[in-house]
Amino acid sequence: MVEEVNDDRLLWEVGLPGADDLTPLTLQLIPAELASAFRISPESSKTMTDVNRASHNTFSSLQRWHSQVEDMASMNNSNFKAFGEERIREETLTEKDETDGSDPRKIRRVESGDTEEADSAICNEDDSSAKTLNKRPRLVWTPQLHTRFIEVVAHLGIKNAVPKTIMQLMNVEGLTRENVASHLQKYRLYTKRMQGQPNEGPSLSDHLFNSMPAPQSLREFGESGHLRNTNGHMEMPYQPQMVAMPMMGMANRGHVGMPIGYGGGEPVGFHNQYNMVQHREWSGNNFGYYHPVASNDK
DNA sequence: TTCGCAATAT
DNA sequence: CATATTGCGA
Repeated sequence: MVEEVNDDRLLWEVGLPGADDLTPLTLQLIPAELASAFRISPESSKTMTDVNRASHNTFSSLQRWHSQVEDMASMNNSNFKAFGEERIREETLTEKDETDGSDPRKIRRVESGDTEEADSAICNEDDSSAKTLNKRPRLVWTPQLHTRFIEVVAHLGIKNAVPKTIMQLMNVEGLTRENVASHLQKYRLYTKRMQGQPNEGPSLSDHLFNSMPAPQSLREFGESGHLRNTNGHMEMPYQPQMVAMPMMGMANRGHVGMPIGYGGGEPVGFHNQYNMVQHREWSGNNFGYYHPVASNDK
């Protein structure tokens, strides 16, 4: 069956597995006998071209979204950023320097003709009431994203960890200040609550936070805003640039997280429902790790 | 202008 | 539930 997904169910995912890590769509997932046994329509198997076509549709949808965002952004400033080279795919190796400060703002946009679109479920319009407003899909704070967030927050002291800065340092394409502000707010509530009752039972509610390494360095950190490690080097060892990519909303409720058992000082628990579609061979990407960075915080 | 926060909204 | 938005006083 196909799971229904309502429009704003679009999620964002980061570090999607590479093509090699995915089960080829050209593969027949259900054995013929089994299929017929359950009266499942024979569904012609996809050919490489089918897949490619679908892929293109999906992709162009994404680009459409991006360009909407981008040209809206350019309206706001003088310098254009050549964005012809979308690195939505694996070319995520872009080594970028965040000090450029020329971040085009991500703004919503009024759109005229919502092109038919393909099966991509991306703008499952039915913009009944949504008017012509294109809403940015809700950001999903995957463990990867959250980790980045934590890293950055840990490096800036509490003093400098403000939405704007955090957002810049995280250097995640598409991430807005609001996204960060919202998350930060929640994060603060969480940490506050944790200090109050450091011992409380594991509130299953705090999935994300509960499952991350403690940002144990949330302490003070004066310094004139410059980050230095022990060598006195300026550094920003974070992943060069992740791309927050809108993920088709294949609702993935269903699975629960692992035990969270906790009570001590260090959070343990782990992966929660954030890891979409049950493919375990998901580890293929490097975004999954917690990259302990020398903290210049002290 | 941005932050921080609570109250809402979706 | 997790996020987004909004309103307001710093």
